[in-house]
Amino acid sequence: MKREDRKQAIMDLLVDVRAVSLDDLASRFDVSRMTVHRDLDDLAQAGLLRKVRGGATVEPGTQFESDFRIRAMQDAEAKARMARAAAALVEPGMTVMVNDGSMAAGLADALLDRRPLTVISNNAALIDRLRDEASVRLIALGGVYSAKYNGFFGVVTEAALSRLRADLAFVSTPAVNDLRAFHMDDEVVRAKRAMMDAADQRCLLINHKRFGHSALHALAGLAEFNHIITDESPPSDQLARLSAAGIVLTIARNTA
Amino acid sequence: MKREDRKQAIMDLLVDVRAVSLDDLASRFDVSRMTVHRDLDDLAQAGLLRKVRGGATVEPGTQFESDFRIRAMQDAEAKARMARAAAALVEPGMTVMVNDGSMAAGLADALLDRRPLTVISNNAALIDRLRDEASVRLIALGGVYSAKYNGFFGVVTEAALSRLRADLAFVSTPAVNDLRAFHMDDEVVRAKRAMMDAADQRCLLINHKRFGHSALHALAGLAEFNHIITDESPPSDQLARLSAAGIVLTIARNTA
DNA sequence: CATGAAAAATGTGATCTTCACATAATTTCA
DNA sequence: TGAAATTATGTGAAGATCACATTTTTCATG
Repeated sequence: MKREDRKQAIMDLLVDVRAVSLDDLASRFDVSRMTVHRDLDDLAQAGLLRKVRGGATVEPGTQFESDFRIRAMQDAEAKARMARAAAALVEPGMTVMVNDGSMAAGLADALLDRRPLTVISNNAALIDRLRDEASVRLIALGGVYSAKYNGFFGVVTEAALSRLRADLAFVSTPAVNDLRAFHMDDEVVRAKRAMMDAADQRCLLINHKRFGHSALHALAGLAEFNHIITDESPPSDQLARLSAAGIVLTIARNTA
Repeated sequence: MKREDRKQAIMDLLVDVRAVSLDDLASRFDVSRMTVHRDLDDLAQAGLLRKVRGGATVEPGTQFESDFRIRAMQDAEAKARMARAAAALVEPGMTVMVNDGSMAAGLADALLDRRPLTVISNNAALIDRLRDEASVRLIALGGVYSAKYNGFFGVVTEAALSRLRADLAFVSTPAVNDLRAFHMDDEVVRAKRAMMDAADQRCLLINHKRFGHSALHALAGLAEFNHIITDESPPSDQLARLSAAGIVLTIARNTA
């Protein structure tokens, strides 16, 4: 049994029983306690469970609220690649905006190599991450907190953006189709849109799997972005359409 | 040697050496490792040092940046009393604003008894504390992050407040004199002022020791507050002046 | 498709941390 | 002042973490 399978099996167990002991897991999967510790550390890091002395638990209700934690764990390696490619667009001294559910914290790490910077964001994970970095001027966009997206949204957010300006905005999207980016949530679209309007240049971050998907609310045409970064080459039919329209993708390759 | 003296001695050591080992501390003060663990836990909890395996360290620069952490630790018991008295003014369903350096987190805890609530704040500790509380609608005021005050300030903050309204605003101050509240920092005054203007009722929180102190920037006259909460009775000369002006103090007594 | 180097996963034992409980010191207050 | 309550401290068992050694997997390339 592979490591990721075992982690998934641990999570499957936890939805039923709410608490498991470390010894139980070790004998069930026939691995050492150390290995179980490491698995639980990973899962706890991702916010999917909480380590307690002798085992792990999930709080009731975590299933719903941890959407963004689950997303943060998925494709972590691809996200790190994209984050490095994104950070390469940034020069020290610039002002950048970041609006991103599941990639913000990773992008924050990558941006640290480009300090000093001014960073503007409505993402709680990024704000936590950069708060104590002395050489980053951090501007939070306020707003109503959304547990689903782990960020701040609403008129307060949009009004704050209307008063600010940045050199570059990093925007992500879960769906691109017909040369347009989409999002399922109205309020998120408005925040992303306001951020795009407040920046001189715009960079779109998108997982290659999301090409060819649509969602209810249109965010922007791909031509509005100065850079589009993805982790792998999209399906060839999608790629053909993009290049026919003159859209250039930056693919963040493995050994960057 | 008493416990608090020993903790102070540990901190004194750390300003010189930046790192100490647990065993060293245990033999130096002739106490068990367990006792040193507990001391370090307390100090780490207060943010004054960081426990590491086998000892503790202070990051360079922590001396400057941890102002708010030190303030948060001081008079913790009195602050908890004031927080309970403040929370007593709140009814479930209300919208309250909190602008507070060192008392915000404690006030957040006290407010949990009055859920459901809408809480508006520019304080990072409070935002962290309330983020995952399902029955609290949390609205963050954005702004430029200040490491000194552990909160967000500036035009973004003030603009957000101009769009919001609350039933009650909790405002604290480090100085009250001649029936007026003061603060040493211009930007903090503007945020507090904006918050007061955005609320129907205003409650001032002040440590009794701060009566009779002034600071550069005037915040407001005491008559502008509907409630003034303090932890103990101020000096009698101050008290006389206050009652002569018809100002009523709420004193949060020990056994509340 | 072999193969060998690099990366990832796992195990081991020493060391450190935490917990629960027992005991001692201190404070509180009638 | 003296008993009760609170706070501080010690002890040993059980758990967690770390560094390092070993095994397994991955993957580019001959």
